[in-house]
Amino acid sequence: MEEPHRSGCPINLTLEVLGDRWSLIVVRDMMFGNRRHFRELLMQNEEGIASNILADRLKRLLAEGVITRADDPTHRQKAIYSLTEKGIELLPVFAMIGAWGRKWLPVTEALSIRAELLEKGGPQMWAAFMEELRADHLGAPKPARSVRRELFEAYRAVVEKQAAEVG
Amino acid sequence: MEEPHRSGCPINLTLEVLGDRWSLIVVRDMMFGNRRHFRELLMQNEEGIASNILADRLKRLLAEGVITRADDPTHRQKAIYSLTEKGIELLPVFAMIGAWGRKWLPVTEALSIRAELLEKGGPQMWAAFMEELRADHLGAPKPARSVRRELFEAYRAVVEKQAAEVG
DNA sequence: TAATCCGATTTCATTTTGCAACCGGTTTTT
DNA sequence: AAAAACCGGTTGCAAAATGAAATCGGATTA
Repeated sequence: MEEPHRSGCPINLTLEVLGDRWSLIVVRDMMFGNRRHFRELLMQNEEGIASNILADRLKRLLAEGVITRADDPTHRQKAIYSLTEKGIELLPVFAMIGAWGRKWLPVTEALSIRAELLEKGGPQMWAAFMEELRADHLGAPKPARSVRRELFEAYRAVVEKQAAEVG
Repeated sequence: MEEPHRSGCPINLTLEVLGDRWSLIVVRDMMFGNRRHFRELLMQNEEGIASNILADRLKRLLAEGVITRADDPTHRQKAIYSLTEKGIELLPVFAMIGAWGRKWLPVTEALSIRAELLEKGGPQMWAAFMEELRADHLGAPKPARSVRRELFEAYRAVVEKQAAEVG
């Protein structure tokens, strides 16, 4: 028997699940970067997450029902991580955090263009993105619009513009 | 010389500032509970924050510009903590986190009624609350509507209803 | 057959957390 | 005037979390 929770406040309970420096980073990479395998999450992570931390966070997110884990049929050793509906519905939280960070913290242009689009797109764009995530992660029908592609293309455009400026 | 940031991503930078189990709890208590003094934040905190943790978080939030600290003219030893505009604009983040936590985590009715009202009130209610916070913390003119009172009265009603049920 | 890739685990040093006791000074109560 | 309560913290210490680097046994690819 251990104490279950510090309090029944929704803010507190959310912090108990996601209140650390890495959990939301992992979910972000799955959601916006479409990383589905351990190695992808490890090697392509912008902040340099360590493998033991990643393993621990995946385990926790799994236990909390934010993600699921399945065997990859194409590779006996590969695991595919997917967002649950609970995880997908973190999108509005990301949108708000992204908007706040973009306004108040020293973000870089390339890494904040997605947050800018998501803020300007509003709840309608969030809903479209969540539909897409349900298709990718939960097997729902694929919507025509791909918000993920829109976000990625905008990111790529910034990166290319900056490469041209330097080179 | 130390590495300044893990990356320029707005999500990451926000987590570097607020990504732990206590920082947002402190801001929440200032914002929704109107706690302005160290002892209030310490003694009335629902989750039982320790005094050294509270002191550390206040110091960090101060350094990050989320709150300010001033002497209390009525008591030579008292300090008054206030939210900055940067802190006040965390309200939409709280609204979204609260909505997510309320939907997916084992919240209690009393401690989640505020989140429910804030979710149903939408951006218009958030704006009204932020105006009130600017009055209380930044000396802006006092608006007629008091969202804080609305939230507190709803909370009190739930507590009283439950006391009646038990007694 | 050799190299690479797979999701982790292990080891160990450092940092953070949490609890409890305590501090010097101020204000209030008796 | 003396005692009690209150003020914003600090200190000491044990336990837990974090982070970097090396490593693991098995699976797949070249």
